[in-house]
Amino acid sequence: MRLSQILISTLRDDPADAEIPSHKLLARAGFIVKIAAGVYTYSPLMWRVVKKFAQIVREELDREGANEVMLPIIQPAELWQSSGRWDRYVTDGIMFSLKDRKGTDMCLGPTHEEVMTTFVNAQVNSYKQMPVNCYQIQAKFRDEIRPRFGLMRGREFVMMDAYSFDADDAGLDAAYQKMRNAYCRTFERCGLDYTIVQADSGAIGGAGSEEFMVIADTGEDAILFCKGSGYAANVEKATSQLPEAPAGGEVREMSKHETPGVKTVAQLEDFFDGWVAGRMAKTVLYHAAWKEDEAIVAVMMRGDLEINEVKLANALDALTVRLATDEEIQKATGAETGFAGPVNLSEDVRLLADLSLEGRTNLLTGCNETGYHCLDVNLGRDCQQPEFHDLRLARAGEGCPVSGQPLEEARGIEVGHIFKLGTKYSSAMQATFMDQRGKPAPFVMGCYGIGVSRTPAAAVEQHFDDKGMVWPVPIAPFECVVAILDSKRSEQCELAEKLYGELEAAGVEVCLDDRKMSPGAKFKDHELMGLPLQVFVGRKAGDRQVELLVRKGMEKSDCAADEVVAKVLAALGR
RNA sequence: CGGGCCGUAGCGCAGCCUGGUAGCGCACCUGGUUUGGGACCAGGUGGUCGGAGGUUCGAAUCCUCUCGGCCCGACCA
Repeated sequence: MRLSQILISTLRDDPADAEIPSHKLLARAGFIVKIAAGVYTYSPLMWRVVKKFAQIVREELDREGANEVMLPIIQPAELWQSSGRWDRYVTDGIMFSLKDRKGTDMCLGPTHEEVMTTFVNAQVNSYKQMPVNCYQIQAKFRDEIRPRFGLMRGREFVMMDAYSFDADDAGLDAAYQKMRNAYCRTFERCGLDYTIVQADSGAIGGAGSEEFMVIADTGEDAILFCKGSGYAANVEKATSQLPEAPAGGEVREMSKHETPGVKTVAQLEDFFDGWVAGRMAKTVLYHAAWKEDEAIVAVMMRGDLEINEVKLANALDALTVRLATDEEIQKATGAETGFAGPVNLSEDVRLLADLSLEGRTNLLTGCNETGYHCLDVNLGRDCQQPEFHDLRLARAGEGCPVSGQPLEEARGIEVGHIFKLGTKYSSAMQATFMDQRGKPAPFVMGCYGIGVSRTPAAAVEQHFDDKGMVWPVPIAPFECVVAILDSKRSEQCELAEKLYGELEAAGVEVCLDDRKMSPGAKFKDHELMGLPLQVFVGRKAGDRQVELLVRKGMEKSDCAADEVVAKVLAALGR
C-alpha cells in the first residue's frame, strides 16, 4: 500500500478537547475525527487497526467453536419489555430510543441479549443442539451520561458480544471457561498488560462476572489486587478483611447528649473525648429508585469506613441510589443533615447496616434530633434491628480477603467483561428447550463482551512516548514502512520500491511512504503514527545503505539494503 | 442532573473588559527556490464570529434566551 493513496492527515497541535494520551494522539494523527460528543469517524489507518484487532478476536473465538453472526442494530421496544429491561434502560437514559412512522417504540441496540435469545430460541429446540455460542462484531449505541476520552467512552462504539447457551450450569461453566481462555489469548496476542478482576454485574445482571482490565494510569476503573494471592477485584465489587476497631465492651445504658453543630464523624471525635470513629455508626440517607417505586432508606456504616453505593444498590435491588438531599433528610428524619441515626427513626424508613456493625455494642449514633447524639446505642435494643449486608467500600491498604496482605490499588481500562447470566433472560423471555426428561427448560446463558474500538485506544494508552504512538505489532496499521526521504532522487525511489516489493514478498505488512514531503515532516509523521518498524531510504541510497528504526525505544541503525528483509523479519520475530 | 468553563477559517488561538474596517500561527492553493528533523520567499483562497431576539446610528464585543462542546462531581456496560 502506498501512503500517497491513503487518506492521512496529521495535525501539529493536540485537539483542545483531548485529555488523555490515546485521545490526543489518535486525534492528532488523524486516526479519529469527532462528529459529535462520543461519536467518531475512523480514518483508513485506524480502521485497519480495528479490523486487525477484530480479526484476532475472531480467530480466538472461532478456535473455541463460537459462531459469528450479525444481529440487527435497530430493535423493537417489545423485545426489551419482554426481558424487563426497557424501563431501566430508558429511565437511566442510556438507550437511544425512537419511534418509527407508526409510532412504535424502537431503540438502537446498546447490547443484544434479547435479540440473541430470540434468535437462538427460534433455532434450538433440544438439549442435543447445545452447547451453542454465537457472537457478532458491530456498532453499539449507548447515550452515555458523559462521553469522554475519545474512543474510551463513546456513544457509538464497536463491540464484540458473544452469548452462550447451555442446558445446565455445568455447561455454562465450561462455556465461560472457554471464553475466558479465548479472551486471555486475545489480549496476550496484542501485547497488552491486563488483569482479570472480579466485577459487579451491573445492569446486565447475573451471578458471576469478571472484567479484563488493561492497566493504565488513565483507566476509569479502580481495582484492588494482591500480588501474593492473586486476588483482584473492581472496587465496586472488592472486599477486604475488616479493619480492627476498639470493642464496645459490655452493654451499657444509652444516653443522649447535646451536640450543637457537631455533624461529622471527625467533629464527633473532637467533641466526645475517647470516642474514635471506629466506635461510631454513621447513618447516611439514600434515595433509592425501583421500577415503579422510590424511597428514602437509611444506611449505617462504622464511622471509620465508607459506603459502597454499588453494593447498596444491589442489596436493595434498586435501579439507582443516590445520596438524599438535605430536604429529603429533613423530611425523613425530622432533623437537620448530620444528626440522622437509628434511634427514634421512623418505622417507615428502611434501615440497613453494614456487616462491620453486626454484634457491636455501645455505639455513638445520631438520634434524628437536631443538635443531639446518643452514646452507648445498641442495635435492636435502642432502635429497630437493621438488615445487615456487605455495604462497605474496600480500600487499598486493607487486608486481602484471601491472604491478609495489604491490598494495592491500580487504575484499569475495562476491555472485556464476561458474565454468567444463568436463566435471567431466558426465563423472562420464555426461551426454552426440551431437556433430557422431555420437559421445557430455560437456556442457561452466558454473555461476553470485548470493546473492539476501545481496546486499540487502551493499547495506545499503554504504548506511547513523547513523540507519539508505539503500536504493538499485531494491531499496528502496518508492521513496517519504507519511506523515501527525497522523492526527487531516482536512486532513492528505486531502492525504496525494491525493498517495498521484497518485504511484501516476504509476507511483511508493509507500506511505502511515497508522499511528496520534506524528510523532517516524514520523520515526525512516522514518530506520531508509530508503525513498529521504519525503513528510511535517504542520501546513502546510492551506496545501498538505509536506516532501520525500531519505533519502540527509537533505536535507529544503519543497514545494508540487502539485509533489510532479514532484519525486519528478525525484528518481527519471524 | 449539580458546579466550573468554552463556542471567532479545517486545526490551535487572539480580539470582547472600554461597541466603530475580523486578525495571528499551522494547514490549504499558485509560482519559484529547496530536500536528513514538521523548509524558504512572494502572492492567494477561506469566517452568517454557534443560533435567535434585544439595546444602539452601529454588536464578535453589552443584555436575554437557546443550542452545542469541555472539565470536576454524581452516575455508568
